Amino acid sequence: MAKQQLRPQRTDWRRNHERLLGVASVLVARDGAQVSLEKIAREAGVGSATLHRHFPSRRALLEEVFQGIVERLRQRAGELAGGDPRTGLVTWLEELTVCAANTRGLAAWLAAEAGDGPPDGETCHVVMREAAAVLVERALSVAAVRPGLSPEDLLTLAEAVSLVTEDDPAAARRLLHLALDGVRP
Amino acid sequence: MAKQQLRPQRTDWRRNHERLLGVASVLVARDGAQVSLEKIAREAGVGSATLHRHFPSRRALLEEVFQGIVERLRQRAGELAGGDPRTGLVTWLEELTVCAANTRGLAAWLAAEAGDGPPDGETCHVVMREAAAVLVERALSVAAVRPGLSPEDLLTLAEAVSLVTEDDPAAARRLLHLALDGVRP
DNA sequence: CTACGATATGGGGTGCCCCTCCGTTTGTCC
DNA sequence: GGACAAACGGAGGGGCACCCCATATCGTAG
Repeated sequence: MAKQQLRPQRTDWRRNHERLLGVASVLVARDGAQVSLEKIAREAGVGSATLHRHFPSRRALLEEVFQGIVERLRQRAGELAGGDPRTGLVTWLEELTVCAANTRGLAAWLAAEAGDGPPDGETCHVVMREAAAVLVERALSVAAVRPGLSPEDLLTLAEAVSLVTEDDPAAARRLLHLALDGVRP
Repeated sequence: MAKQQLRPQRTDWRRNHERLLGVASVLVARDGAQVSLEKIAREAGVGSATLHRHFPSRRALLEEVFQGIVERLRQRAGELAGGDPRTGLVTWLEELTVCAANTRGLAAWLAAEAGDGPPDGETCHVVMREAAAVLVERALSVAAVRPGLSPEDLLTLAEAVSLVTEDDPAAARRLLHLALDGVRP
């Protein structure tokens, strides 16, 4: 999206790009999304200028770091769309929260991504919205959930739960079900 | 808590303390909880060393900044404990989320405060836990909510909603009620 | 195989930030 | 009004994000 493919990127460019992404994945998972960019560059064995050339903002870096995970969740939504609408939706939300609990920084990323930056159409944020929308529509169509339920709101809620229970999958599941079931007797 | 009252603090100490807190409130509300501490000191007309002497960590500063707001929420919980248990609980949670939506940084503070730092007993985090516990116990005692409902989990959920809807009171209310009602038809 | 131009790199500089040291000022008490 | 503790603030060390430009590397045309 940033580079036109007129000329394919040079091999050292590709090599450094992969190296940076790999290191970034590890360090973000270990230290959170606020890791020093210079530390990533140092660990990858490249100058900080190179990192900034490959990823003009922290945002761009995280976008690529989380892309793989988000892609898997999108595919999973596709699979679950074939089964029971209600359990499919719940299962997917569960997997989302567990996944976020195991991937430090992902929850904050999905929840906060809206707002700033260039609105290119395939951000992690957008991908998740679309995946959630499909499952919610299906559940709505067979009245498995309350009519009027907003996919956007439901996903935001699940992301909120993930955000606040980072690193604690058990709490994540508990809070998600609390939110899905409500507090009525 | 930090200073023994053997000798009352000097007047310039008190003056600077208040000035710093006032400026911090304004800047945190305007720029979020990540404001530069140096900017706060500069705006207050004191050296950065003075700020660090008054507040050894950002944590300590935010704790005092939010103390007033949290105190009001505590009192409000006390008032609401006199009325209908179910609406009291819901009303209080609503007021919490709206308050957080209007006070940038508060939600993150309440949600994230657990874990690190010295466990002195009167942090904002603890105050909120106690206030919520009273209201939930009352609601449980008249079966106004599902048995087994955990005050801790419910409050964490409300804080999660606040966290993810910062600056958008309408969305905050919507998500809170979604979570309280669940998704069933 | 070589030479050349486009592409990519990284050291070093700037500006901001957190935090601490230490010489100086200010308030308080007699 | 003087002495002493309390409080202050400038300056500096260490770190980070981001940018500039001289240098090195890749890919290819001859």
